[in-house]
Amino acid sequence: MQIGEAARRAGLTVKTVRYYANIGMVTPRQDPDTGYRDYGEDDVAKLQFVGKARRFDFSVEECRELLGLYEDRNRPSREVKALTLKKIAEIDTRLEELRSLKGELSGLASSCDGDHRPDCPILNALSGGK
Amino acid sequence: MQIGEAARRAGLTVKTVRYYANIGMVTPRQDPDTGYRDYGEDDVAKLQFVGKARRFDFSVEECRELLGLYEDRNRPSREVKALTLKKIAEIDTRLEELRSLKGELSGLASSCDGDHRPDCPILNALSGGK
DNA sequence: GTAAGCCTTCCCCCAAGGGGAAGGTAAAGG
DNA sequence: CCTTTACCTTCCCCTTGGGGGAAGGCTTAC
Repeated sequence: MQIGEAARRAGLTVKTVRYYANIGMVTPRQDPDTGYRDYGEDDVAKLQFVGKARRFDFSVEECRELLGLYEDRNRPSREVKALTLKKIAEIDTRLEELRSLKGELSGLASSCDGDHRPDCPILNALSGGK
Repeated sequence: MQIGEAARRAGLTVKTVRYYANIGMVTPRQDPDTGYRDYGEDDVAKLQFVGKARRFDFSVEECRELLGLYEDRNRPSREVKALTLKKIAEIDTRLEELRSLKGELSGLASSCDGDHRPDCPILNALSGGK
């Protein structure tokens, strides 16, 4: 099938699918007459796989790795789990950062009257010390 | 003072300080002889301000806005508070996304044995349905 | 004949700088 | 006086994950 339909079936944009072809992640056949990319069912499955992994915040490189594991019918599930646990750890780190940030900003916001007067503890905090 | 010392005092890299000068956020005088940027105490204060706001996850454009409010001695504190609350809301949204993501990934990870065998529920989930 | 709807490659754009080349300048040491 | 060292300058390419759009080619439908 052509790229447009493959993209629709995978829930991705044509640009994205073409990008994945360019970086060698999902490489369809090429019609020698038209030069059009020609996607098969297996390609669509890979596109869906990658799309879903991306939604799980795996980077494109990680998707490539997962795809490799997905293709290898003999790999130990250990490797996949390790990648997943690493991603969870990254998410945890980011969660902590954001929670801390939110705490500080909330403290500042609640100390600021937020009225018409110019005095603002938020700006004072930003300009103060380190 | 020269850019190196200004950067050190603001806790930023020289590259970053030069970047802020290029985009017109913190614009020092220029020594007509050497062509070197010449930072004053007020510039360093602005750099520190921006650096701190960046650490609070404000984008460069938001920093520019905050800096404008910081410079305007008459602006109502309401505006600053509004910006801060908006940022907090963004952080909340991201926190929710990450929490949800973590939940799904954790579910997958715990269902995967993670041993030498090839069967892997994580990959099955990624390749399955939508 | 031409308009619609596909497809192709090619190039520039985003954030927020990092890395490094090529070249100018100033102060210290021998 | 010469050289090394440590600054500084501009310039250009690199990063992530594509988006936007130009210019051109094709088939199909009206």
